[in-house]
Amino acid sequence: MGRAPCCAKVGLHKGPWSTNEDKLLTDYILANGEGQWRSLPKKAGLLRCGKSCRLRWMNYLRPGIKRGNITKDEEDLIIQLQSMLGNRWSIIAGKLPGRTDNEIKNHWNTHLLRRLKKEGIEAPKKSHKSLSKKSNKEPSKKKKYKKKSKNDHVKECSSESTTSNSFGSLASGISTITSTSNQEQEEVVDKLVEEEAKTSQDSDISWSPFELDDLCYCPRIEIFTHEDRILFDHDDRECDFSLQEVAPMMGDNLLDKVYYEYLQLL
DNA sequence: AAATTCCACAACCGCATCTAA
DNA sequence: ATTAGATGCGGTTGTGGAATT
Repeated sequence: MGRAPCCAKVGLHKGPWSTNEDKLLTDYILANGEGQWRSLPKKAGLLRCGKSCRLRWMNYLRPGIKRGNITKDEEDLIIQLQSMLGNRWSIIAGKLPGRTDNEIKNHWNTHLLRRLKKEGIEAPKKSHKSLSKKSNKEPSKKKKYKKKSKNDHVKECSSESTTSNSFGSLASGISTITSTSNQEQEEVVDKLVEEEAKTSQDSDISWSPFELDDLCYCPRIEIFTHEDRILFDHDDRECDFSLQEVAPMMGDNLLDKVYYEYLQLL
């Protein structure tokens, strides 16, 4: 199915946003609320694509956005969530108040990935779902634009925080996961999804919470089929845990809770 | 001091998914 | 059930500024 461009590209501004554009967008959204991105630029008096407006609002103008100085705790959480969820930046961002998916993605690519490499750890590159959208794509031809000076941006958020997890221990945890488990997980999930499609049963398939054991997680597959809950360990052996039994195992660990919420969403 | 390289990050693009007619 | 349009997401690029040579 062919698709029209998200907006007419003729005569629209591109590149960095001016202060005036920011003000127009902010004023309009504060008065009328988010949404209707396609028609928003016209209504707000902006010569911008709706997608561009949305991106600018979500990543920059939206109230409550923290900028810069990602704390060690936040980094740790990003690393752990990424190891579990892959590059699902929007989900990860949802667990870091005030942070945007774009910022987390950038931080991952510029800081954390490099650190992992330094540690000799290969981080998982993709989400559990296949995300290879661009495998056969030609390199895009970008229009050049002038970047706004960094000094134009107000930097906030500075608090240094302490953390119980060293990068090394996190990294070793990730290593455990990525070296074997992710691939296994993907294979099993693929298998299960296939199975589900065949049987057309009304079942959900999702990842179970990880069991914390010195940051070496033991992922399990969890299958919900109507009222039955079955848990498999990483060797595909059935475990006799119910979700209710598993939940308390997670204790107070933030990551577990985050993951538990994620499961609920699935 | 000038040239070069590296880094951070805003913003773009294209595809996937959702939604409403 | 179909399909066009809207929205969301993740990968990638290009640029300015900082760091290094």
